This record gives sequence, structure tokens and C-alpha cells, in this order.
Amino acid sequence: MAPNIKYSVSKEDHLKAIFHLQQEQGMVTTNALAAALQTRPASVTDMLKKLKEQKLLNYERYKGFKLNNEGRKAAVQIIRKHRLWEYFLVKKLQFGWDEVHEIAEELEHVGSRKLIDRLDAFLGFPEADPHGDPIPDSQGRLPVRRQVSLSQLPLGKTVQVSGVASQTPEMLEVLQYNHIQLGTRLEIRKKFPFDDSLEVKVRNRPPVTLSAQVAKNVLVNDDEPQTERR
Amino acid sequence: MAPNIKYSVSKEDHLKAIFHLQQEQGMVTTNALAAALQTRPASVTDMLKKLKEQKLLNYERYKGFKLNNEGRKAAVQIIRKHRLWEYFLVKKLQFGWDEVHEIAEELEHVGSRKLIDRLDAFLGFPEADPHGDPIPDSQGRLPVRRQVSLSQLPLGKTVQVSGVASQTPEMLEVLQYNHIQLGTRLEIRKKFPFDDSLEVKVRNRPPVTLSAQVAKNVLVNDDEPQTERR
DNA sequence: TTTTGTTTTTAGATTTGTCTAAAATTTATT
DNA sequence: AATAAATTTTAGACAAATCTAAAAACAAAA
Ligand SMILES: [Mn+2]
Ligand SMILES: [Mn+2]
Ligand SMILES: [Mn+2]
Ligand SMILES: [Mn+2]
Repeated sequence: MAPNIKYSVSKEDHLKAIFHLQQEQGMVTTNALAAALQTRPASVTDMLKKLKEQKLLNYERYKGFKLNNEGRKAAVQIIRKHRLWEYFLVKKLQFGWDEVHEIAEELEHVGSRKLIDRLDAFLGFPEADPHGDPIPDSQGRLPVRRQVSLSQLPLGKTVQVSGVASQTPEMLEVLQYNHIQLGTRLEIRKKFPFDDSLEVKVRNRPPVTLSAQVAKNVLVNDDEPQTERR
Repeated sequence: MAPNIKYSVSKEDHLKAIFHLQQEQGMVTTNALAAALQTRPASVTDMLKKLKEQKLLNYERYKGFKLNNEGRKAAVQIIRKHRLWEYFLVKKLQFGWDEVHEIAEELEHVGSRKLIDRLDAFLGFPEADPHGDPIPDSQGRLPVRRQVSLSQLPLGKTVQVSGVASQTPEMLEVLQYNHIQLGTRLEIRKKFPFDDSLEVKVRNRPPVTLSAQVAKNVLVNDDEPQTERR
């Protein structure tokens, strides 16, 4: 079970990009996908026809598109591989947070199912990659983690850093300098309306100030008491 | 230094196969390479032109070919990657000896130089892969290990198993059954001229019999006192 | 040294993935 | 509603890697 279906590198990259784009918008557009993949709209249209042919997405010309069930399953498997390899690179090979994406972009295309399940076990079934993004499990279950930007939260709240939107070396530097990493708990102490900067406090440390740009890119667990559903 | 040159998967596979073939024969032939790569002679000729164009080998039509210095360097880097990944798969992910080649055949094409050097360090700079083949170091130095088939050695000698020529599951089974693995020291006790089978003895174990076919595929360190050179 | 057989190369096609330029379609603006 | 602008698709081309069938070169045998 869970066989070893293999698509071309390019197809896999398309599937993955479509998956990410349709998380945000419902339907994906040709231009958006071309931008995400650094390719041309005409090339995207070509690929869409092939993916439709292979029954991986729903697509009517001029109407936008989105993955169907098959396509979503395939995309999630690639994301699983990508994130597990990123975790491996950071935790076992001492890579920095900002160095791993490119390499994982290649490793994610290595086919063997057994390889990735063994890697998962070797790593101790991690739940999130080095950027805080959740890792799908062997069955393709992808936990939906509600993340909220630090800049959107009210004063006084204590939250846990669970991800970063901007994964550049510069962003990494700021966070390291302020002793903030994934899992760090912090309290929002003060907001300066003048520049929308925040003062936050990490346990056992003096408070630090984060610019609006930084705060916007720090994602935290939304521990908000769940809106009751009945 | 040691930059990150990248060729296509197919070119890398060709370089590697040529390297292996020219170890045995000096000059490589079109047919031999086609057989090794499971492709057609015409396709090989096409690729040879491209590799010559890129100055990776010496080739005159109808005259055979062999890698030049550049080509040899490239091939060794791929072999380094292949064997390090094989070692990783067996030692860290608990793969069997006979399962790793296919997977390494894909992993070897992942580009990052830094990745492979970090992997090397993570693994403790192993000297040989799970089949006993030597792993080139970061500078591309590939130790020439003199290996001799068990069937070619005189009676009474004690030798150390350092490789296997046939890497099938069936061969693995025979060796495991007889408690022989890489590094095992054994003594050749008896030869039966009738079927060329051998009796060998591993320390602290009862002697076992190996068929001629098995013995031929067991490679051992040639501890022969070096022929003096002056 | 012809003849025969084998190896290698060429000629021409095919598949996959990409591109540019132009046409078609949809969306937004007067 | 007509026009303008943006998006998307098509048409046609190209590079890479492969293939089959036929031709060319080389090697072996008669
Ligand atoms: Mn990728
Ligand atoms: Mn990530
Ligand atoms: Mn390979
Ligand atoms: Mn090996």
C-alpha cells in the first residue's frame, strides 16, 4: 500500500506549487503559478494540459484550476519529503535554517517510498520542519496548524513561536540576535503605534523590540480559546 | 574551491559507467557502454559527442574512448556521492545491502557539494561502502584497493573479506547464513578439485563450505607480501 | 583479397519541457 | 456598450535525450 508513483521533477514542482497557492486562494491562476515557479505563463498552460490529461487537476481553459484528490495526494507526498529532508539537514548535518530549502528542492524528487518512511523513523517522526511548517505523516495527513502573525495579536498575550513567514538569512539573524527560535514562548509587552513596533519578553531575558516588518513575519500558535462550535 | 559543477542525470550516469569500464579495459567501446547503461549504441554515440564537446573525454569516431582528467574528476565525485549515500542507507536507515544501489543511483545526482561533505562528516568519514568499495575523499582521492577473489588464493591463507562482486539478495543470503560479512577474517582450509568448492573457517565457528560460484564473488584483501620494487 | 559479419555512426523521428510572439478571451474603464 | 488593458491560450520553434532503420567503417574468415 501507498505505492511509489513517480512524476517528472517538473511535474512534481508544479503540483507542489499549485497546492501551496490553492491554500491561500481557492482557485489558482496561470500567472500566479508562472510567477511562483519562475517560468512563463505559456509553459504553465502546456503543463496544465498534461496534468489534466493525467487526471491530477481540474482545469477548464481561461477558468483557473485546482488539484483534485489525486493531485493533492501527490503534492502532499512531495511536501512530506521536502520537509523531512529539511529537518534532516538542520538536525543531523548542522545546516542553517536558511540553507536547506534549495537542497531539499532536489532531494524531494528522490523516489523511494521506503527511503522516506525510514528517514522519518530515523528522525523520530518530527512534527514540523525547521521553519515550523508541519510535516505530513506516512498516510498523507497534514495537520492544519493555525498560525497567526505576531503583529496581529493583542497586548499581554503569551504565545509560542511556531513558524516564520520570511526565511531569509537576514530574518534568521534578527531572530537569533534576539534569542528567539521555533518553540520560544514570548509575551507581547507593548505596542508603539508610531512605527508599529512591538516590545516582547522571553522568559529569563530582558525585553526586546521587534520592528513591524519582523513582527509581521513571526508566526505564533493561536492559543485563542476556540470559538465554540455546535 | 572544489566548485559545484552540475551535469544532467544522464551525463553523470554515462561518466560513471565509462569510468568503471575503463578501469577494466583501457579503452571503452560503444557497445560495452550501451550494455552497461541499458541503452542503445546509437544513443551512446549521441552522448559521446556531447561529452566530447564539453571536453570530458577523448573520443575519435570508430576508435573507442576514455575519460580525460576533467571527466575522471567528475566521475569520481559522483562515485563519492553514490557510495556515501549507500553507507548512509545501510548504517543509519537500516537498509539491507542489496536494497541500496537503486536509491543511491538517484541520490548521487543531488548537487550540493556542501551537502555531501557534511554527510561525509556525519558518517565519520567512512572508507568503504556497504559492498566494500572504497569511498573517494573530499579531494577526489580514490584509494586503489587491491582485491582478489577468494577462489584464486592458495590453501592455508588467512584473509579478510573486503568486498563482494555479486551484490544480489541471493548472494547476501548465502553470506549471512555462513556468518560472513565485510571485515570477516577467514582461513582457507580445503579445496575440492571436483567442483572447486572451498572449506573456510571463521574464528570461533565451525568450518563452512562455499561453492565455486560463491567463492569467486567473495573479494579479500591481498595481504601478499608486496613484490619488492627497486 | 574478396566476402562476410560485427561494430559504430548517421539520418530522421519522437517525447518532454521550455520559450517567444501573436491571437483569443476575459476583465476593467471610460 | 464600446474601448482599453490584462490574462490566458495557441502556434510554432528549439534543446535534450532517446529510439529505429539504414549506411559506413572496421575486423575476421574464406
Ligand atoms: Mn523541487
Ligand atoms: Mn520548510
Ligand atoms: Mn544515477
Ligand atoms: Mn556500492
